[in-house]
Amino acid sequence: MDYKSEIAAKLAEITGLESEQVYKLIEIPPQVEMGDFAFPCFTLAKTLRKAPPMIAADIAGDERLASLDALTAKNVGPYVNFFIDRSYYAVNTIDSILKAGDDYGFDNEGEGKNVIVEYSSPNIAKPFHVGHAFTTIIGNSLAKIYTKLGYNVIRMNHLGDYGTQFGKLITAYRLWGDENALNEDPITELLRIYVKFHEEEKKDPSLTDSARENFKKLEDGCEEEVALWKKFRDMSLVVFDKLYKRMGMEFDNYNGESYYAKMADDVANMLKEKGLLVESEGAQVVDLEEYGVPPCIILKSDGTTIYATRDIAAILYRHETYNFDKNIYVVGTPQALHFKQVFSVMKKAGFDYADNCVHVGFGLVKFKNMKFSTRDGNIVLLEDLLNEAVAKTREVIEENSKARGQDMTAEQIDEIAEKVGIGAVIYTYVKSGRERDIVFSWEEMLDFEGDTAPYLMYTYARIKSILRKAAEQGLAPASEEDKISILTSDEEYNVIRTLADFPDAVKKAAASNEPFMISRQIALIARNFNRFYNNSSILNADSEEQKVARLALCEAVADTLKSGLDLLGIGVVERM
RNA sequence: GUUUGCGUAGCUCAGCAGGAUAGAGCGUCCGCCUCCUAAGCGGAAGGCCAGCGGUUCGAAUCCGCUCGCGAACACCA
Repeated sequence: MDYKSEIAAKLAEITGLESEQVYKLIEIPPQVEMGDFAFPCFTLAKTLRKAPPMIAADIAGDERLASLDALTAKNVGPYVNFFIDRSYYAVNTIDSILKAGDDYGFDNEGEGKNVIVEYSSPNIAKPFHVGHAFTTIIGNSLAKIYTKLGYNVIRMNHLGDYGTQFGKLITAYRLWGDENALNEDPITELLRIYVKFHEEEKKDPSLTDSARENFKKLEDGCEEEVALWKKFRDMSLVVFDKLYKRMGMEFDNYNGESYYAKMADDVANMLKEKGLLVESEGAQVVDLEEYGVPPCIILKSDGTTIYATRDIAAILYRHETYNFDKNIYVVGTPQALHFKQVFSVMKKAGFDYADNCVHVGFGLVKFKNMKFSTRDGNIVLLEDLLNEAVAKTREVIEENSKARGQDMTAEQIDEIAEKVGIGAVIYTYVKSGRERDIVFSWEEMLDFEGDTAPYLMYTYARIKSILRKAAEQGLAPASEEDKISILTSDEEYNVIRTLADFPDAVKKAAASNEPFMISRQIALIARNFNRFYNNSSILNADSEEQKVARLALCEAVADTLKSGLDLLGIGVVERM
């Protein structure tokens, strides 16, 4: 049901403007009392040579508006305000939500289309810190959002598993590696010897040569070196997968840089054949002046490939394998230029699908007065953050549980704490526009009040509790139209309005690759619901009719919150 | 230096294909648990939307300049 286009069509008929133009002018009034849609008459003032308020009065008085279903028009100053019939609105939105359940917000706009989302992409043998969480969480959410809209999503983890650093690691491992420690805690051990390598390298330059040699052997496929590399890679993946599993996500493809490195030479040859390679300061580059970007290096002066070459190989591969409709890179904003160059090279080489590649950037995670640095060790591991959040959540639950006389078992508390704690962390990454930097603070990460995941999950759990009690009393949410139609109070209506906007928020989130469009919407729903909840009794409502109608509203809110939270990568709990 | 992003309440952020009194959350102050979970709700205080100029009937929103902060800018990824 699209009221806006109906209004636009009718206004077009009356004003003589194009329907599309009217559609764009229609806005949503800042106050509820002003109605649901508004048409400003300023633009008509010139052509009609009349004051806007007069035009508004004329339009509002036009009898052709009467044919609009469930809508009434009223002129207020220079605006024509439209009011949707609340009963009609309530029935429509709640009905469609209850039919969809927690699938609410789905759409089939993406049917038959493949979307690739590349995200997370950690470097193997390196610790997974709270900075990596940004791409991981945003990417996961985008994958879910596109899936909801009917797209076939391919989740790709473009692992950082290639480069001279692995030559260093091999050298370091042979000199100082501890097999037991490696098995115990692979990343920590690998990081230890990696840091040691850099320290020793300053004193003993021969280490550099050894590392270079080992990397060369690795590239040439020498058995021992490849076996070691593979071991590091596999062990890292086990650690990462544990983390991914804990956060409820999995990938379809782990092809890392090493995978595409094999194809990079072909890319260079292809570009050469097309006559796009130019020599510059010893390197082979593609000039991109016509795109307004600096040249892109394809072959370094020593003749080897570079990450841009591998990224181009990856695009070619992905197009061939998945024939993508969209190829999304969830990679930090500092790499914007790199992607612009890569996409431009593709474009210049005549691959039009370069236009379907998009870099979705995000901000930095940083400390207040300190830089984040793996080498200096001043990082916060994502795992530590999750543990901390879960532990604090458990404290809160235990406190509340005692105070409320609940009888939760230790297992139940653990399970709830895990979901709420992780949800709280995830939410801090998706509550604002993704290009904003996040200044890491424990205080904020562990804040469970206000605009946070626990607040949303709490709202959900409270509703579930009501629904359980209702069932015990033999009460079921209303499903009949005439029963739902009594939900017309201001507070009920406010909730319904925000519920109705949810599917649009999902589409906007996809169109702008911004998960926060969803977090913002469900936060609004929860706030409106909590206001209603605090002022109107549900199970103790005046009449049976009111009880079941409100129960239907409760269920609709629960479904929508669950749907929205899931799109962010956050689960729900039935009680907390 | 070049390119680019940002500057909205004490703090963290929405709003920016121009429109009706600039909105949330946190923090502060004041209230609300004999009734569905107070991780909740209500109220108050708090803003020359960085500054200046321009376009417009109308600008936080569009354009230009200035100031302040950050990022990227060739053989790392």
